Amino acid sequence: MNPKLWQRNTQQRQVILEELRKLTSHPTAAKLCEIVRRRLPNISLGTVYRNLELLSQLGVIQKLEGGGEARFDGNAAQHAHIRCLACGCVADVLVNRPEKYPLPKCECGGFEVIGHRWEFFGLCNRCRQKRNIRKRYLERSHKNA
Amino acid sequence: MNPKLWQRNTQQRQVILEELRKLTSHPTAAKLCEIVRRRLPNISLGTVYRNLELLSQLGVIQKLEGGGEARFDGNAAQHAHIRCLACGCVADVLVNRPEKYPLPKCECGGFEVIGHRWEFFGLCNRCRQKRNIRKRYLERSHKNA
DNA sequence: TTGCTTGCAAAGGGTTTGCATAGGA
DNA sequence: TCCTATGCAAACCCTTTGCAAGCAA
Repeated sequence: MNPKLWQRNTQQRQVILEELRKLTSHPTAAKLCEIVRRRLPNISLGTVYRNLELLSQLGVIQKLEGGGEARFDGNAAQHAHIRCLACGCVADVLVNRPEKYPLPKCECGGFEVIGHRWEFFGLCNRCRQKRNIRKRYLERSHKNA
Repeated sequence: MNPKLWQRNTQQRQVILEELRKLTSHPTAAKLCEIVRRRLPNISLGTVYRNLELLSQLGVIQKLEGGGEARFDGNAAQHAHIRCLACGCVADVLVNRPEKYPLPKCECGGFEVIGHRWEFFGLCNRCRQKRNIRKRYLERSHKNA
């Protein structure tokens, strides 16, 4: 990244980026603020929002919107994500043979296409287990009834 | 769609769905409420939100999140969308040779994949023209300065 | 010294929710 | 009649913003 793209290289901005890049959990702004506060106890949520917005505008990080709260990814490289419909958590998706999936030729009714995003949605491991436990419980109560 | 999936087939619900299906503009909840009020002047925004949420849960319509306000599409069939980064408007995308782009095999770290969404972003015709007008204006002022 | 950035807190704005009433089955 | 859905308005919650003070360059 080019440090000249912003005016001041503040400690807050550095720590926010460093901590985000350590994570693979695609945290929300609030969660990242909590983590950054271990190093900078006085940082405010507003500052975290301002910097995450700036960094994502610069293309240094990715902002993942949709499905509730925004989440952030310290890896700016183009890659797909999957979001859990139950708890909202986000994980990276490794597409097999991605060379088979170039940006398709498309008709976009006068739009100038700048980018694209491929998002999956489903149920994460933990939520699927919860659902199965619930199902088994309901089946059992039904039999006993 | 199966009317039994809900409990009451109210006039509000019918009109919301009818009006949404007439549109290709992917309206926001507020915009659709405005349109529905031509036929049901007393309908409340809360009712519109409740029904749009219900219908999208049932898979009768699509809810398009990300990039600000949610927008809704009366066409529930799987298809790609493009959103204008400047004004937020949404249009359908016609992917050429979609058979070349089946759901890819992927590793999703324990997720159960339920669906996917392919979203493009860019600038719509109108915003692009505005931008060009602005650019020409700035160039001209620069020359004159 | 300059003026961008921060912390704080309040405002904003889309969406959800509680409650009494209306109305579909 | 029964119980879901509505209208209204307040509450919610994530995010943005105004302002005085702080601090990088």
